[in-house]
Parts: sequence; structure tokens; C-alpha cells
Amino acid sequence: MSDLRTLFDAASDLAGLSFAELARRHGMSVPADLRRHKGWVGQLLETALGATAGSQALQDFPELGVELKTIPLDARGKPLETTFVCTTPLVDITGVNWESSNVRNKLQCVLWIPIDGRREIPLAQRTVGTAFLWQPDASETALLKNDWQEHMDKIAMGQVERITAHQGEVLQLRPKAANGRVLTEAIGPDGERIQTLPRGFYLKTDFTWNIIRRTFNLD
DNA sequence: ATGTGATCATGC
DNA sequence: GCATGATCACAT
Repeated sequence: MSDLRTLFDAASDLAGLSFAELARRHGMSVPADLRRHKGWVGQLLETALGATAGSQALQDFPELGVELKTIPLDARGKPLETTFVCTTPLVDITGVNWESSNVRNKLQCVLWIPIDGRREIPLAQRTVGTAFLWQPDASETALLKNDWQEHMDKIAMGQVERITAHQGEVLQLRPKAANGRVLTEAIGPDGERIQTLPRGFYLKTDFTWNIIRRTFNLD
């Protein structure tokens, strides 16, 4: 992908296409449902737009500084799910700051692609929505930064296991793992190393809904 | 084990 | 009805 305009145009051209058609173009088969294929739609759009495959803690288009995010919407245009941003560092966090954080890096420029998330419609028949580019404005950045800082302070204080998804205005911390038995290192209450469930940062739905509403003049 | 892509399913 | 906590598939 040579430049941002080319990427955006390519994404725009996908609007209205069914998942069946998009999958056909890329030789992919459509699963009956997403129960055991939770990331399938995201992968489909990555393939369609030529995002760098693989699982690296980088943006999808590093050369463009762009992160690709699909977001499932209901019939009213409201996000059906929170949006995963990145995994949360739980150790070696002395000196990490907002400016250098993975959250800020990932959200600096996002190519959002709304998708039809209505479960009553067969997956193959659901369609791609109108893509748009987003960069957090000053107030959004302030909210994200504040939440990020509060979460990271608790983690640094050995309080990671006291953080629930209720905390954070727009950015929440939640488990991010294959199952409840997966463990990773973290800092405990007395500064010791403990084993805990890996966590991830997620954007709350009200936050993404506001972005969607503003973009498409909904309500 | 840790990262990517996320949605599922249950409790409130 | 909806968010939280749990979970699924796959790459490295």
C-alpha cells in the first residue's frame, strides 16, 4: 500500500460488499457463524486491504502509521462490542509514559471499517460499511491519556488484580487470553512477581459510538 | 507464552 | 438489554 489516499480509496470501495463476495474475491470460505471464528471478519478486511499479516505489536500499516479496525454495528449504528486496542504491559513498566505507549501509537490514526454485526443475518449476507479515518482530537486524547495513566499507575503499584472493566471513562482493562488458565507475570501488592491473567486495553462502546455518531450524523 | 484478529455467554 | 469476564483461532 503506497500511500494513505490509496488505502482509504481501497477501503471506501469495499462499502456495500457482502462478506460472501469479499471472501470469494480472496479465495476464502465464509464460516457459518463467528462462534469459533471470532476474528474472521477482521482477517477478511486485512486480506482485502493487504495489511501486513502476522501477529506483531505494530500498526497494520506501519509505513503509513495506520491501524485498521473493523467495528460491528447494530441496526441503529451502535457498536455491538468494545474495541480491543493492544495487550497491557504488566512488568518492566518503569519509565513508560503516554507518549511512548502502545495505546497512543495504535490509536494515532485508525482506519475504521464499520461492519454489519447483526446476528440475525447470516454471516455471508452481512455487508461492509463506509470506511473512515479517525485521529483522536484533544479531548479524546485527554480522556484516553487519563485512563491509561490511572490503569498503569495501579499496575505499577501492584494493584492489577484490583482493576475491573468498570474503571476508566473510555479505556478499560480486561482479560485477554485464550482461557482462564493462561498466566503471565505481573507486579504484586508487595512488589513481588505474581502470575496473573494477561490483560488488554479496550475502548468502551460509548466512546466508539460517539465517534460513529459524529462521523455519520446519527440520532 | 505472547501477540494478532475479536465475539461469546452469562450475570447483573 | 448490555457490559463484564471468559473465551476462540491462529501466528510467532
